[in-house]
Amino acid sequence: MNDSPGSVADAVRAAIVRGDFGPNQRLVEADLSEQLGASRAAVRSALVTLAGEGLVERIPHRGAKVRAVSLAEAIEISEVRLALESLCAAKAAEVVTAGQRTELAAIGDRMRAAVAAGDVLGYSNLNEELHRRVREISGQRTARDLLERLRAQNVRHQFKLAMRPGRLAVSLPEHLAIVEAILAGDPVAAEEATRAHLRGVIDALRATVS
Amino acid sequence: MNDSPGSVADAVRAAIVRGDFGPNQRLVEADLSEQLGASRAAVRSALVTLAGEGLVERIPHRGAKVRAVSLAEAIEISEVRLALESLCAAKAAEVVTAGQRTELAAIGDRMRAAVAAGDVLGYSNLNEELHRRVREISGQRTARDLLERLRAQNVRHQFKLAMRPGRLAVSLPEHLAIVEAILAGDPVAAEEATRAHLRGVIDALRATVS
DNA sequence: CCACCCGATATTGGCGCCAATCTCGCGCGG
DNA sequence: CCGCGCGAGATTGGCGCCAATATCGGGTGG
Repeated sequence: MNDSPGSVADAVRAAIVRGDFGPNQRLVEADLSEQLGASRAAVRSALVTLAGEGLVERIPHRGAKVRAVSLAEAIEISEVRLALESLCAAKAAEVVTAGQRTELAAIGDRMRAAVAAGDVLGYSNLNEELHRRVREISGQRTARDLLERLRAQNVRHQFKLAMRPGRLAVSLPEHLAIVEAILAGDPVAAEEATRAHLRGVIDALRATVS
Repeated sequence: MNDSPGSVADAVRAAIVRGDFGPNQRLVEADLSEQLGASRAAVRSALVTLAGEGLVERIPHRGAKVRAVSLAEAIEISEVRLALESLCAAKAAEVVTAGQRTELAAIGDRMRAAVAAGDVLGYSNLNEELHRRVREISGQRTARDLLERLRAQNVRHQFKLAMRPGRLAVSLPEHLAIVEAILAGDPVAAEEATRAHLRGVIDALRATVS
């Protein structure tokens, strides 16, 4: 009722990212219309938007379903993330302010604490928070928007990866290296640390094949 | 009449890229509906799609207009292109087939001929064709789709850049270096040649400020 | 017994109307 | 003469209905 236009897209996107709607699940316009209390036209518009974001697939006269991203596609997405996040990290290292430095350092500390406590879920959230803050600090709006879309497509694989035993111990030092390089205001180190981190992610995804 | 669903988006996109619709031009749903012979709902859906692609801006209750991308945004887009096209070039060098090699070599030859003849327009088309083929050969669908969207946003700046006197002489050897590296099957050389080329593009865009 | 065809059902796509909202211009008052 | 408020026009947003199409099931014939 109090929905502003476009909020249906947000609601459905959140539901997909949250996992309420699983891969390949059909999204019937009438059902969503009732669940969200929105008109069918609004739902349709939202589905068009989400199709453009790569979160749902729409087949003419056959309806929409949430897109199931394959492992190969997850690797592709991670390759693009490597290229774009390293760019953002380098830019962030150049323009980071004092306040942002303390913020990043705090995230690093909380990551250490989460790993020490074995808090996988908390670490996963911090992981997302760190990457998001780096994107925002970089000021590269184009890259930021694209990366946010790719992240939404990849959350499921990302989450499965975080659940793998021993993953935290590998991931933590990589993230700390990124934080340290940005704190030092060293663009090339930040870029290389980010590249190394995402190479690790890609290798871990590849290892899933075997 | 014989429009398949989604073709309205293609028609409007083509019109924007072609320049029939200029930056900041208002896109009134009723007018487009009549021009294209499509229903207003179809036009609306197309505008939502194009808004997702960053080609038009939609403000609630205030209509849609074609997005005017600023010079700063054009530089951002080119930075992202640098990151993604270098990735595609490296991958293309790894998987290029014999048939694709001859095709790329032919494009290189035609570029040389166009520069020799002073054919700026023909060179601009070959430029687009070369970049597109490299993206396609790479097999990186995610990067390819993103790059195609970015290209559509940037055609105006790209075209203005191509018109600058002396630009061809600078651009040609950079493109030939990319072709040569891919023909040689050398991923790191292809990546570096592409980076160098797009650094040149970015520098040329920056020079527009002065 | 199996394969094919055909009809019932569910779902999307399209169209017209009406309400909500914004923009622009006119008139009023200071 | 200028600023402000208000109303008319234009445009988008939403809703209900109907047609077009795909899917699934049963029935029939070989």
